[in-house]
Amino acid sequence: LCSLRIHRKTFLFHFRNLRWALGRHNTFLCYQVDRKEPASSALASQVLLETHLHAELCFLYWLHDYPVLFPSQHLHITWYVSWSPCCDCAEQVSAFLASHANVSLTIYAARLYYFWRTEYQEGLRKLQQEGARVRFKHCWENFVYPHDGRPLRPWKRLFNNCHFQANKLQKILQ
DNA sequence: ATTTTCAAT
Ligand SMILES: [Zn+2]
Repeated sequence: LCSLRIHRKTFLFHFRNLRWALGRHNTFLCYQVDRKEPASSALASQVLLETHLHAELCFLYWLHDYPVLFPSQHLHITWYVSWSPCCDCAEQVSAFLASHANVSLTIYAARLYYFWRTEYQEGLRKLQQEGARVRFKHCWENFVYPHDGRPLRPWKRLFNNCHFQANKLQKILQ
């Protein structure tokens, strides 16, 4: 399933960075692909929601088929994901990055997925080793409709939980 | 400090 934008209500449920994010049984992946730095005129930009395949792998298949990946040209990929990649996806994405030196990836996550499990932690370290950057940032401005040009009204503990996730990640990566 | 989360019923 894919679309160009994510509805406000869906965003507010799935990208809410709660510590106990009950019932988020899907992962949304909003991607943007640029030649250099992320710009307003991206080469491609879309929202993925997959039920059978994890969204990250779905992205890799998309990228494989989309005529944008050339060895001679740099490509910057930006993801906004509601859950950070699982250990299997992290492995596959790391392998992809390892074999494509011209591709860089920035992942903006709402929440870390199963961050207390060692194999998931290892996945995040592999991503880092292959140059992927994981940060915590929402996609309100670039992917959500309708937002009528207004900034996101922060929910309770948005900033606290951002720091919580960032601290967890820092401990995992060090 | 803890948690149950790309479900499994
Ligand atoms: Zn996965």
